[in-house]
Amino acid sequence: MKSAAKAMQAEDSAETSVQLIRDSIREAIVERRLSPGTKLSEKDVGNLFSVSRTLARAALQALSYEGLVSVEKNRGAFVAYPSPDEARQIFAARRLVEPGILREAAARITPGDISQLKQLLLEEGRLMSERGQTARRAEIKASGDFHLRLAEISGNAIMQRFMEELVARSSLVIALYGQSTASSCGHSEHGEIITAIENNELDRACQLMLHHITHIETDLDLRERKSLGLKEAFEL
Amino acid sequence: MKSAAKAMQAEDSAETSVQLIRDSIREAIVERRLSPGTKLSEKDVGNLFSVSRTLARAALQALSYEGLVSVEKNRGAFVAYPSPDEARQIFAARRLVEPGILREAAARITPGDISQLKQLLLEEGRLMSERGQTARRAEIKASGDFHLRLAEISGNAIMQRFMEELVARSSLVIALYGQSTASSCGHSEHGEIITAIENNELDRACQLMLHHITHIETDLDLRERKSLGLKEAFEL
DNA sequence: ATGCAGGCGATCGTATACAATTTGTCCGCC
DNA sequence: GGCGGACAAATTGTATACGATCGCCTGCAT
Repeated sequence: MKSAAKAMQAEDSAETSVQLIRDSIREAIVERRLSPGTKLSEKDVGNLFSVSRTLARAALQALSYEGLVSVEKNRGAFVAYPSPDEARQIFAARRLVEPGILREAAARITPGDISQLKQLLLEEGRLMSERGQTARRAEIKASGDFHLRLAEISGNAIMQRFMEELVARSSLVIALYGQSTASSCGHSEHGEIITAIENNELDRACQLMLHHITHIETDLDLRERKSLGLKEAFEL
Repeated sequence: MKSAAKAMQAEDSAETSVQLIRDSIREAIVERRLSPGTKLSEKDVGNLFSVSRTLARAALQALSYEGLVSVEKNRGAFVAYPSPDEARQIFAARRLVEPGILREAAARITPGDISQLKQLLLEEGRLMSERGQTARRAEIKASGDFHLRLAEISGNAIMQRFMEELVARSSLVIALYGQSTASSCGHSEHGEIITAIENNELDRACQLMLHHITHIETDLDLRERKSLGLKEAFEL
């Protein structure tokens, strides 16, 4: 039912099961219904989706390639628990690629794309004002979708996939180290970026993007617990 | 702790089987011992490495995540056959990220790193003068290693992994569409980049890198077969 | 002779079974 | 009473088995 359910890969029956499981778990992680450190037993996952361990395992394996799940030999799979250093690398990577993506996107953007982005923004703002877990989760997703949509507009499928990974992992990091209740991105900054693109102020848009990413990162408390991480693995 | 990062995961025997298979096949693809379009049957792969289909399948799956192998439902796995458009996206991605990686690397580079890079260059040059398949393959690898090493120096494991994917896929593209016998990169350009880094001419180094990547891409013949691509998927 | 149909072989998709490793608990000994 | 070892339970690692799908080849009919 997702808006992104495009007709790109309509073919399904094959491998659809593991694809579905993978996407479901990823969504749960990104929306923070699954906390970092949570164990994802192959049997449990299989039972949950009514498939055998084989497919559950394949899905978990796939998620581990995206960095959302970490599998430890003979121990099982867990929702990834990114270290502060990993978190810094994720944001460094975003600072590195997002300006470039932005430039590419700006070169190809259509009026339709712009209005679509604005639509996304509106939705995001609406969710921001609402209360409740569901709204919060939708807001997280919407705020990530802004960056993802930009990558999509850039027309480079490879960068798009990479950004999907980065955004998903960012969500994990924010869940772990975020301080402010404003869970995700500064909403207004997205708007400013769009405006800058509209006005063909490319350099300014890139500056804003960099500032935006840094702004998210500075809201994190990365210096803290190194030894406490252990304890938190218990909480579910 | 940083140097321990590799030893941490590289070790042990768990999952080593599929890891080993994956790496072996990847190396074979990158060194062009396996041509694009070659079928990789699960059974054959399993027999080749003396494991069951389960592990062979896992390895092929992993390679498909990296874009080196394409799996078609109920058909099997094949060495990827990147389309011209895909090839362009790969190089666009490299142009997008490599300057950034270069800047990061330059900021952290040590004299030891530089001499190591030069060593790599020497090796590359030596292989270039030699003849024979083996030397050619080693040259391909060495030329890719230059870019990879830069990513490693940058200290960002995420970008490093991404670059590994891009370099590997580039090798596939060059195998498919490369024209000049000089299979990989212009060797001298690597040297110029190092020199620029040494002299702290960062902007110039980035320019050289961009030029270098573009240079590789212009050596390709991407315009050709658009409708023929279909047919070629059949072959073999 | 050619074209379609149906069976045959091979390969993939999924599930299950078995082996190996780890973890948790219990008992005995110091 | 605390520590150590051994057994037992659970979970993962790997292999095999079974069912489904696809490609091919043969055979019959036109």
